[in-house]
Amino acid sequence: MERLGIEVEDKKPKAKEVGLQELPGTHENIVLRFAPNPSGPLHIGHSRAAVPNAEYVKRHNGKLILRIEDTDPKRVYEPAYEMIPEDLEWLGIKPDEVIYQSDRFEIYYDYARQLIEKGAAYMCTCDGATFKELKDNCKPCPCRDNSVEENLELWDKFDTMDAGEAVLRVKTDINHKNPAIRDWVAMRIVDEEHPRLGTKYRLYPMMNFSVAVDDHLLGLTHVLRGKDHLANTEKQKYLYDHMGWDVPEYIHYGRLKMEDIALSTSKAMEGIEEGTYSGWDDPRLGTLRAIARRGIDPRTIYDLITEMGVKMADSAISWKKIYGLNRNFLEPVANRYFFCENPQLIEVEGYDDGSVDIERPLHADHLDRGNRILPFDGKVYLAESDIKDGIFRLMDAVNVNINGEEITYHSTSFEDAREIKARIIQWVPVDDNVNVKIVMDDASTKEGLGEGALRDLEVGDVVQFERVGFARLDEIKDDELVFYYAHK
RNA sequence: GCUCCGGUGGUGUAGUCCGGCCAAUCAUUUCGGCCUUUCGAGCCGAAGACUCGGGUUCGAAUCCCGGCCGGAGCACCA
Repeated sequence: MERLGIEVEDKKPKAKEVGLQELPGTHENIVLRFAPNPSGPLHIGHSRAAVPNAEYVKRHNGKLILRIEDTDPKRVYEPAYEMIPEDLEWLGIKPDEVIYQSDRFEIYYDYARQLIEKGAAYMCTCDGATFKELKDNCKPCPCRDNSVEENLELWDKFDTMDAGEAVLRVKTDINHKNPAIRDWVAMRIVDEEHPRLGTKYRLYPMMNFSVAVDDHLLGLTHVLRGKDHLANTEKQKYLYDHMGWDVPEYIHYGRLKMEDIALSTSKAMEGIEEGTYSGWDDPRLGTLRAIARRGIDPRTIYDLITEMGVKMADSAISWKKIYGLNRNFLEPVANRYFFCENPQLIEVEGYDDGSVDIERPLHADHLDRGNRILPFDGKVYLAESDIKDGIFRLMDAVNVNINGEEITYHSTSFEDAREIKARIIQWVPVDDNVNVKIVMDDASTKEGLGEGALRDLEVGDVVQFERVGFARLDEIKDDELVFYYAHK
């Protein structure tokens, strides 16, 4: 009986526990965050960060914070404030709390001052090039020796200086073997209008500063981030040290490479503005909304990213894998229909059984869903590419012999078709059909006719056009149904 | 160039910390077969990998050293 219990338990969590390694550190009351820069909607690359955070929180019943990192007005795309939560919701991720860094400037100012008072930060009026020259040679810049009083005085007039005239630096180790770590910038002046703040502030925190302050203040227990932040983690640790804070558990994951599309948010935006792309959900883009529009189930992405886990090695995501996984979700739900691209009207010569109603199940494995009815009377549409010499079976109807322009009746039974190894092709009734357009993943289109039963569908339904592939109904027009193609 | 980090089938992973039970897991992919009916779905089966060279050891995917390859960072971006 013990054996029985174990077996049952082993089977349940199997699929979900795959990939994601156990979280280091505490598992009690964990607090994690997903912290995107609002420069556009979420890209598939963002799921690399969002999914593991959400999954860990789910497994350990912790708290997930969505923190919008909008501390660079030049890199804020206003609609992204709305789009990011929508995209997360699509992925099935519900943050427990949403924080905007642009609401927290006074907090950053407060901690900046504290650092200065502790002698852990200084106002630097060197120009960038000069500082870099000194820093690269392990030499402190003259400002580093300013007294706390001098620094406070400069800090107080910081707001009246010109952009570039001064910055606030956090002291690290001027001899650190990695030059990038040496005395990094915490605050700078930005004269740019912020979508949420307007021109209220001129003193902007640098990412390393606001992130460290917030990670601490928000009680983060673990910080999951890409390995491109490895050096930043080290920088931020100096700040924790200065403040006497406990560092969270840091976990770094490798880069996610996407086969084919390497489109950055900025490139996508450019393409949209130029009209190359129809919008953020253009099927060629790697945004979550584009993927969703094509009928990719969010669980496909969620499960795949979970399987990849948080290891440091880079990984490349392949469409084949996505399609393969997605097919598992779509296959049982997608009902089957006939579609003929570039339909050609043909008449089966010698057919004289009159008009019959052909019934086919919506799904061969789920007969309870009922049948579609396709009236057949010897005149049908066939896909242009299916009209080739030979004997074919018009699925569920009759077998025909195609010889050039001539299409003649051969037989009716399926057994006859098998015997002569006739291929089966789909057809569309002359009397009951609907215009169909399928937008492919490269934005090209297939136009043709589909069977009349397609009129029962609603936007968002995913179907399988037999021998064509899975597609999601995107729009119902007066005289046409527009589908977006997913995959075979 | 400097600093740091990686390298298991085509792709994504398990195993690496605590060497043997790994002639290496699972998924996807590809191929083959099956199917009273999708030449493109489904079902079944098969194929396919420890980056290389040394070393330690009775024994190494696992530990050590070196090479090769790949990636990231080196901003008043995040």
